[in-house]
Amino acid sequence: MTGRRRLTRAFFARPAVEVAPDLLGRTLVRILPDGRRLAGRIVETEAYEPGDPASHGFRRMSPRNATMFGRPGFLYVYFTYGNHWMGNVVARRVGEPSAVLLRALEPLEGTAEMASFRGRGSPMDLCSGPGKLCRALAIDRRLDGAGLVRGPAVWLEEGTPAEPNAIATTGRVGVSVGVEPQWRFLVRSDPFVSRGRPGPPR
DNA sequence: CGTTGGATTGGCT
DNA sequence: GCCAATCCAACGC
Repeated sequence: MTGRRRLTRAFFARPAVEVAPDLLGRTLVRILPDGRRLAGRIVETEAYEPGDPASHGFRRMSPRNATMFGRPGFLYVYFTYGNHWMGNVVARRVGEPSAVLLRALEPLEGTAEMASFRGRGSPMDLCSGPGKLCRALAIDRRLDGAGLVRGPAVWLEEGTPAEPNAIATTGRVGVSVGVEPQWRFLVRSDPFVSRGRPGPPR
């Protein structure tokens, strides 16, 4: 693909509401323990900011959410609904819990491995949801706190950023706490986005 | 220490 | 479209 350079610390050290749309069109790369490379184009994200009642960072720091409170440019991985891992990119700076949830990818490399991990073959059903893409890329607790800027296991490449007029926004999926801002970002009409319905409109 | 419900998914109606 | 599955962090007593 196009931009193969890694995104730098400065890219992540901004508010999540800026990082989230800027991640659309970028390439998420995952190197498996045996060296195989998996990759996908990001087509859907959500922002979680400090003071946000829907964010894990809204409460006090704990072993579970500690990564969110740390430096930007690291992966925050958590477990939910008894089955699913969620992958987030930490934004802003130390002490300002902020992250971008990776919600959907278009599979680009290693689709056979993804299909194997997912137990499904359809390209549009491999990474079209936050839990699905973590399963497809073998992302779990072991990658919580992984460095995206210099680390060997997972990172982001420049790719081809989505055109601003190709980006749609909605309320976040599964969020119904207080007034819900339009902090879900997706590539308009992209067939690889999740089927999750956004929360109540503002 | 017991209860509650979640940044979801997949299978069934 | 609807709903059960399944674990565990957070919170209340």
